[in-house]
Amino acid sequence: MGHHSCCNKQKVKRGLWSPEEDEKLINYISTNGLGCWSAVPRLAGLQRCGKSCRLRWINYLRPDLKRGSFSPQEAALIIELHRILGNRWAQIAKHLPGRTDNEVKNFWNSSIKKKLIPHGLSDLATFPNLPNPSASYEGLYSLNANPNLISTTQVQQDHQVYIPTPPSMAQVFNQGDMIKMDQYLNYNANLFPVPPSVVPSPLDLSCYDPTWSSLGYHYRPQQFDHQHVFKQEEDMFINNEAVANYTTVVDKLVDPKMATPLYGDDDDDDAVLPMGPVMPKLCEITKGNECNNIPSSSVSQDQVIGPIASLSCFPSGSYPHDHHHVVANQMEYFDAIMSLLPSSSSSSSSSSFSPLSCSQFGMNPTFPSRWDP
DNA sequence: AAAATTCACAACCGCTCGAAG
DNA sequence: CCTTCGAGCGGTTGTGAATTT
Repeated sequence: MGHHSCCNKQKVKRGLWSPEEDEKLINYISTNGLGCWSAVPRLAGLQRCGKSCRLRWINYLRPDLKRGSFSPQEAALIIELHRILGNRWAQIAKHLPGRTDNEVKNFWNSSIKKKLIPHGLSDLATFPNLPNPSASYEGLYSLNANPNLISTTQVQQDHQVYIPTPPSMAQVFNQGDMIKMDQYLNYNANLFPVPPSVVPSPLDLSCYDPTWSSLGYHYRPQQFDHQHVFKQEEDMFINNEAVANYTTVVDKLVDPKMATPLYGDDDDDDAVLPMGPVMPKLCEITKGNECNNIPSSSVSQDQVIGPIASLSCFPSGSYPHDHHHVVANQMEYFDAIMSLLPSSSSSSSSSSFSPLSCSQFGMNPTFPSRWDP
């Protein structure tokens, strides 16, 4: 079998990474930042191909990874996003702060998929057209009531569609246990044809890692390219008005201004209001490494939450302008957005969430897993 | 207790895309 | 244009731990 070109030039090690290799890679990136991956192995003194280094960093060593089990909320979001995006794991992962495409993909294949397959719903993204929309049964509502909200069905059909009213997300996931996750999955699987309609969650908006925020840091994603992300989606569905609507919604939620890198350029045109400590640089996290010339910047509170607050579900002034509150109640807002959907009498949106604990959204900043004692 | 099986997830592979020359 | 190269993505495989028989 052929190897990638960068792997052919020299004898490279493959397989699991050792702690020593991890340390080398961390030290190198801490000192030099992200650059040309093909040069990293040589410069870092690793017998690996650049591709392997990149993968190791992105999927495992990055300091902003959350790790740990997926919460039911995250699982629900993955399901919803998968309905829209299909197996575009990288796109899905972008909406799950601290999660990688690989992680999401693995989670889908190992946990979610097997729950859905028995019900024949494993491929929701390409689920065929709905049955006759005139079918009437309790708990149906029209998505057309809110043109900003779409479902997969709208992606596939350009006319009015009806879907079953889902139980409130808050109702289902209040306690965050997987039993309820199962109930949720079973509910959706049993309610032909599709799970609840899709609304981009406030989780989508987490262009900052919530854990950093909960710790009092403000994170500006390093390489979040909003324009690029949605350009790709628009290209893919260029003639699909429904998807255009979706991106419009997400555009509201993810302010392009936030695409300003965490480590901004030298221009002053992205100056923002200082808001407490900035997320520590990698070299500040990695013990014993010296910071170098990476300029940091902070992010204004309005930049982070402004787009969310502008949603109609938060009447003027009702959006809590407090980072900790925002993070602690993401699912509350998710549910609030869900409640925007015209709902039947059987659907309640009034239940409330317990604030998510730091541990629920906590990441494991240590270098993990197999090599842990 | 040992073997077999299942499971989660880390890592690899092949491919596409875009930029640069 | 064409070629080359690097980055990134999704599918697949490999590995080790956990569980079951």
